[in-house]
Amino acid sequence: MKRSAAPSAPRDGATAPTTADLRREQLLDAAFALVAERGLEGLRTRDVAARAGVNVATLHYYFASKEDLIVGLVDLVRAKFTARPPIPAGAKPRQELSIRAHLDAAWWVFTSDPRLDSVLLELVSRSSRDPVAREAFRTLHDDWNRIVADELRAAASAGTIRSDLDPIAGARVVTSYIIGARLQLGVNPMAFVPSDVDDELERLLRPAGERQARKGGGAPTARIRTSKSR
Amino acid sequence: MKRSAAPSAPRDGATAPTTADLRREQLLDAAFALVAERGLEGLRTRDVAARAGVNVATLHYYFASKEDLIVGLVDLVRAKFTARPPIPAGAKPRQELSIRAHLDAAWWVFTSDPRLDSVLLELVSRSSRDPVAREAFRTLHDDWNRIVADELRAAASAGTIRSDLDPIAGARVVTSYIIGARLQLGVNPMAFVPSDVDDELERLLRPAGERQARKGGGAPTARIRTSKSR
DNA sequence: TGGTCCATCAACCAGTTGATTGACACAACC
DNA sequence: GGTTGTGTCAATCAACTGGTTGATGGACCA
Repeated sequence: MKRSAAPSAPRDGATAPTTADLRREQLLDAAFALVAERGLEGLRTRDVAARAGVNVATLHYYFASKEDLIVGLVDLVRAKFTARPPIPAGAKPRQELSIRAHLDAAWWVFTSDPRLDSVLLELVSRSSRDPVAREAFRTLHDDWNRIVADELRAAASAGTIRSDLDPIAGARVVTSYIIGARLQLGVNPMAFVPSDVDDELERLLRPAGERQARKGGGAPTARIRTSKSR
Repeated sequence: MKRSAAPSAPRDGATAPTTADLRREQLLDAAFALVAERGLEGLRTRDVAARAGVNVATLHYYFASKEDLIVGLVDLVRAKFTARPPIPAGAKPRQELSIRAHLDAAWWVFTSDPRLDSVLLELVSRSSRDPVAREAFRTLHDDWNRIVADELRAAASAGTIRSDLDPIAGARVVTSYIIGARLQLGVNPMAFVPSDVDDELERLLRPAGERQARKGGGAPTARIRTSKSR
C-alpha cells in the first residue's frame, strides 16, 4: 500500500526538531558522505540507510524515492555552500577590499568541509539532466552574482577598486574564478595556493593609481582594441 | 576463458585505421553520447553497445571492463577539449591580445559540441575518485595553464597587456574563469553572454595607459565598451 | 582444403538494485 | 482499555547489471 506523502519536510521555524526531522537529517548526512566517497554514480539507497543506522524501508518512509533523496541533498549542499564563517568576537571587518573578504569566506566554506567540493560538483554535473537541481543552482548562482556585484559597486564607490568596472560582468569574472579555482584544486590540490592567485585578482581590480608603475615606462602606447569579439 | 589483452589501442601514427580502431571509436562515441544524455550515473554497458550497434560481448572484446571504457572516454574528452578551431584561409592572426583569441577558441570548442560541457564535468567530477582521470586532468590543467602563462608573458612584453602581472597567477585567473564560466553557463545558458564578460576581463588586463581615466580625470577617455551586459 | 585468427553474437549467470509488503512496537488520545 | 497514527524492520520481488561462455562465420595463409 502506498504510504502517505513524505512526513514533514524540514521545518524552518524555531520549533524544536521532531524525530522525523532528525532522521531526515541523518539520512541526508549519510547520503552526503556517501556521494563524497563514491559519487552519485555509486550511491545506493541501502548504503545510505545503513550509514544512517536504519532499514532501507525507513529511508523510503522519509524519501519517496532515491530521486527524492537527491533533491533533499541539493538543499543540504546549498545550505552548506551559503554558510559563512562565524565572525570572531573582536575582529575588525576588512573594509578595504570587501571582495577579498568574499574570497576568503568562499575558501573557508570549502576548507571547513573538504567533501563539499566534490558533492557540489557532482550535483551541478547532474543538474544538466535534473530540472530541480538546475533550478536550485540557477538561483544560487544568480543570488551569488548579485551579492558580488553589490560588493563591487560598493568598493568602487569607496575607491578601493577601480571605477571603470562593470559590476555585473565583473561579478561573473569573480564568481567564475572561484568556481574554476575550486575545480582545478579538486583535480590537484597542489596546483596553486588560492591566496596567491587572489592577490593577482586583487591587483587587477585595484585602482590605477595604486598599481605598480609599468616596467621601463616608455611612451604609453594608447592602443585601443576596437574589434568586437570574434 | 579470459580473452587476450584488449586489441590494439588507438594507433597514433598515420597508418590507416583498422577495423578495430573504428569499432573502438564507435563505442567511445556511443559512450560519449550516452554520458551526455544520462551521466555516468546512468551509463550502462548494454546501452553503449546497442548504440554502437554491437553486442555487449563485443564491447567487452574491446574494453576489458566498464572502467576501461571510461578511461578511454577520458582520452576522447581530452582530445575534444584540446582541439582548436580551424584557421580560416585568409584570416590574419589576431596578435593584439592573444588572450582574447584564446578565450574565443575556448568558447568555440564548447560551441562546436554542446555535449562536451556536461561530459567533461562528469569526468572531472569523477576524477576525485578515479586516479587515472585525475592524472589526465591534472596534466591537462598544467599544460593549459602553461600555455596561457606563455601567452600572458608574450602579451605583456608586446605591451598589449599590463606589465605588472604575474603570468603564473594570471594564468590561473584566466583558466579558472573559463572553467567557472562554462559551469555557470551549463546551469543557465542565459546567465550571461561570454563575450561581454570577456570584455570585462580584457579590460582588467589592459595596460594602465589604455584604461579609462578615473572618474573626474580630464584626459580623453578611450572607453571602448560597447555593450552593457544584461 | 584445411587450419588459424579475428570479430561477433545469443544465451546465460551471479549478484545487485530500488522499491514494496505485512507485521510490530510504541506513544498519544479518547 | 481500545483505537489510531508514527516509525521501524525482516523478508521479498521483479528488473537490471557487468561480465562470461561457447559457438559461428569470414578472411587470410599454406
